[in-house]
Amino acid sequence: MSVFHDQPYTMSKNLKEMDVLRQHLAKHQLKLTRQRELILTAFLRQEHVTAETMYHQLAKKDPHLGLATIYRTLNLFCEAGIAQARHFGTQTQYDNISHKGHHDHLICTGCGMIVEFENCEIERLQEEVATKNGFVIQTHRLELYGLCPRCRH
Amino acid sequence: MSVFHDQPYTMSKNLKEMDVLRQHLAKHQLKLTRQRELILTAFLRQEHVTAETMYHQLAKKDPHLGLATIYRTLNLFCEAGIAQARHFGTQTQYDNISHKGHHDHLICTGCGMIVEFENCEIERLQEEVATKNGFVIQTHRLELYGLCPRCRH
DNA sequence: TTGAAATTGATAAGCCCTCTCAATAGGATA
DNA sequence: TATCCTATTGAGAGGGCTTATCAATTTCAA
Repeated sequence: MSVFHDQPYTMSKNLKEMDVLRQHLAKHQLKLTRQRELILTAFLRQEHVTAETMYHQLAKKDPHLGLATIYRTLNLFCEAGIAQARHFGTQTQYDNISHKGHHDHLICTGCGMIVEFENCEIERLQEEVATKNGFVIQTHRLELYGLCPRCRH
Repeated sequence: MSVFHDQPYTMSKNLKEMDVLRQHLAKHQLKLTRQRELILTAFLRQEHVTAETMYHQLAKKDPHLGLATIYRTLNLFCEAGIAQARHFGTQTQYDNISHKGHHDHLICTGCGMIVEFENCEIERLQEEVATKNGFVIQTHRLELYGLCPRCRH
């Protein structure tokens, strides 16, 4: 977002996720590379991206950065708990988890309008269901499809 | 000839969706074919399928039924509002909408295992959110992603 | 029954994503 | 700091799932 463009050095904002990544890398005997830092920094500036999008975005900063590296790195972020993959249409969206969990969607099947909402009670019940099944929730997706006021005529 | 002569007992169950399909076809100048009837009948007996699954299931009844036809027909069902496509992993799941609201999913991001669940309280809250926004819900999708007991180590 | 238009089946093509592998880079160790 | 083992990278090939193509067939209104 624009906040970041005004501040070229975003280290303080990124510190938390960078730390999570570092810990994950250490734990699995992986290495912190220039590419991984670059991709993480760019990734954290957005709520969700596709590999293709990042490929074009980063081409300016590093014209030789390969698409495969981006896929690999985004998948690494998922394993580290920084990102969440979501299959949407034919593509995979990688969501920034730190921005997540707070906007579910009401989608109008008539006109395609999307209304975002948040409901703590629903989230609490989700946790309950997960616990009952022995799961630990990382993220979720809730979409309600229906007709908006206007499309109901 | 018709699958209904072989299995008359499915007639009453399929009537509603078959009617929906007929109306959709009429509205768009499409035709009701033997294949579309066959695929709809098989589709309605299941909660969710992949094109590949149906291909194998139906190979017994019609060895010459093509995979492309199944994809085309399942997509047609989506347009007619009988099915709902859901991208999971690398494949597309086609859900039977008439079973809607009766199985949401807990999905393990470690091993891909899926646990189905149902929670009336969550559904009630969804209705509440929709009403508050002036929407009338037709269907919904709720997926909780996390680690299953085994993948938590 | 006829004929225009939709549909089908087989397969080629396309799209995303992952795998392969030689070259390069990270970082633990001395 | 230099060395060496291992992880990573980039480029392109490969692969799985889905859609497009097209001649032959089927549907259905007239």
